[in-house]
Amino acid sequence: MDHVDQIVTQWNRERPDLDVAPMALLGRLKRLMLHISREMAETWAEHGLNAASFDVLATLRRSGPPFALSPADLIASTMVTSGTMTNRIDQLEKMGLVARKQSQEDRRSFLISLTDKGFEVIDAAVTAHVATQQRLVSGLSDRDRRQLNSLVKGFLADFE
Amino acid sequence: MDHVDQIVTQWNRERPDLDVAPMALLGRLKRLMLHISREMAETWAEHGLNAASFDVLATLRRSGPPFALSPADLIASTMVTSGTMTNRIDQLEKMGLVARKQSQEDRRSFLISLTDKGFEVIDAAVTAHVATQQRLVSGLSDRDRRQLNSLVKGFLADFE
DNA sequence: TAATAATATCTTGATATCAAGATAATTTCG
DNA sequence: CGAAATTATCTTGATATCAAGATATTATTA
Repeated sequence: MDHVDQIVTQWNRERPDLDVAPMALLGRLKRLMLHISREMAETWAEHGLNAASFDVLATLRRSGPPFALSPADLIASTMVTSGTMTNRIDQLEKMGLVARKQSQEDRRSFLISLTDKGFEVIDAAVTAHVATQQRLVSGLSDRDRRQLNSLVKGFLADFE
Repeated sequence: MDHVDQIVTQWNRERPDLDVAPMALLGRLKRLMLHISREMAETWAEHGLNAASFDVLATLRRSGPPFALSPADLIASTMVTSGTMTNRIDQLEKMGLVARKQSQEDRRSFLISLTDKGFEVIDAAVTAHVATQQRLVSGLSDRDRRQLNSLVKGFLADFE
C-alpha cells in the first residue's frame, strides 16, 4: 500500500465510475521521476550546474570534436523552446563554459562551443552523474532493470 | 535505435570508460514523462487548469466530504514547498475554485475547501483526465502495463 | 530580379517554482 | 507559569520555463 495505492483507493471510493488503473502507473512514474530528478540535481550542484546547464554541456561533450553545435541543434536534442535555449546559453557564456561565435555559412546562426573550462567541468560532472545514476538504479536487479528498460523503450516509441 | 540509443552510442565513443546502462533507462523515463506531461497538460488546459491547479483540486476532491484540507495536508500530498502551495491556493482562490477559512482548533492554520464551482470543475476535469490517461497507455498491452506498473512500484519503493 | 515565404535566434512578459526567512500561534518543559 | 522550541503559513527574491512576437538572414517563386 504505497502512496499511489492510497490515491487510487480514494478515487475508487469517490468516483467508482472511473477506471484509474492507468493513473496508478502514470502517477508512480511521475513520483519516481521527481525523486530521481532531485537526487541527480544534488550531484549537478556539486559541480556548479543544474539540470539545464548539465543538459547543454553534456550534449556538446558527447557530440565529439570540435564540441560545437548550433542553438537549433541543441534545441532539437533537448526538447526546450528557443527562448529557453537562449537563456541557457547566456548563463553558460557568463560562466565561461561555452563560447558563442557567428556561423560562417549562415549569418543568422551561431556555433556554441565548449571552452577548455567547460570541457573540464562537464567531464568531471558526467563522471559523477553516472555514478549517481548507478546508485539510483542499484535497488533493481539486472534482470528487472533490463525488463524495465525494454518496456519503457516500447512505451516511449509510441510518442516519438 | 531511438533517441536515447543515439545518446548512449555517443557517450560510448567519447567516454568508453563510463558504464551508461543506467543512463539509457533513466533517460528514457525522463523523456517519456516529458511527452506524457505535455499531453496531460492539454486536457487540463481545456478545463482552465494546469498541473499545479489540477493537483490541488484533485487532492481535495478525492479526500471526500467535506472536501477540505489544510495547506500542510496538501503540501504532504503533492511534494511541493510551502511557498509553492501558498501561491497555488492564492490562484485557485482568485478563480473561485477553493475557499480559505481559518481553522477553529489551531489559529495558525487554515482549511482549504472546494467551492461548488471548484467541485464541478474538478469533476469534469478528472473525467477527461482519466480518458486522456487511458489513451496514453493504450499502446501498451494489459500484460505490459501490469508488468511495467509492478516494476515501477518496486523502483519507487526504494525512494519512499 | 523582386516580392514573399521560411528559417534561426533573440526579446518580452507572464507564470511556477524553490530556498530562506518572517510572522504568528501552539506546545514543551524547567 | 513563562521562556524556548516547534509548528503552520506566508513573504521575498531569484531562477527557469514558455508562448508570442521581433529581427535579421536565406531560400523560393512568380
